[in-house]
Amino acid sequence: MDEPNKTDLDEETLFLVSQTFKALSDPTRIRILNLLFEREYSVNQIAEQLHLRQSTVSHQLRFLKNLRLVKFRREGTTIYYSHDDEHVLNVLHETIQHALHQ
Amino acid sequence: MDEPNKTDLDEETLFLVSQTFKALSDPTRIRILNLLFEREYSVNQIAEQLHLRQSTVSHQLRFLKNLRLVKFRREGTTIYYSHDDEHVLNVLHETIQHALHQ
DNA sequence: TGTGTATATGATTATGTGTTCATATATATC
DNA sequence: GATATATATGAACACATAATCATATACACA
Repeated sequence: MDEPNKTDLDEETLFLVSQTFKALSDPTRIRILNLLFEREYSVNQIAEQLHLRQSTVSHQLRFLKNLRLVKFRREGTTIYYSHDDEHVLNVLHETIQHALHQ
Repeated sequence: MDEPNKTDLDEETLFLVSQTFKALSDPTRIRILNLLFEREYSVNQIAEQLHLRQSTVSHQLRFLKNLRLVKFRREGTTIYYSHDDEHVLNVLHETIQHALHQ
């Protein structure tokens, strides 16, 4: 009962897993998430730090927000983004460390 | 000395990490790798089991082979594929389990 | 209400990706 | 060598994706 359908996966699981990894498959999104390991950042701070356009950052944050990989809080006109998924971000962190030390 | 450059990643690491996750971001590749958790399979066996064209499977296996996520052995004209990367495949397995039990 | 600043969004464009068909290559057997 | 079977490859196509520009929205404050 723990692992239904050993030889193939149902469509919902497949979609969820592929979407999760797709989020982590783009260099820009990886850089953003890696930056957020440290602390929360505003959209403009991310753009400055990583030398990206504001709209690029905003588009990617929307992507990550939709997948609930980041959350945000508002302070005046500034919006601060931070992490929001233990499992996925552990996976990313481990894989980055694995790559750094390979 | 363990984590150089806290706020941004070097290009090589970024490429390796993004490629790794790209491999896991396609439903067909996930299905193939998930199948190979069980045991080794030939190209045609994979195609039959997952209802995919032989050429589709072959193309995707080449992709996975280039990233050293699968290895193969020949037996006559048949080529059997199996897993070849502990870390990445653990990551995949964990994430599938996480999705299945969410 | 008007101005300034931060962020979000829509359209466009260039590039990347996955599947398919047709065919090539490789091995085994007659 | 000819044939059969298993796998690999190349080209073409449809579709997805990321970055960019221009502009819209949201909020703060005079």
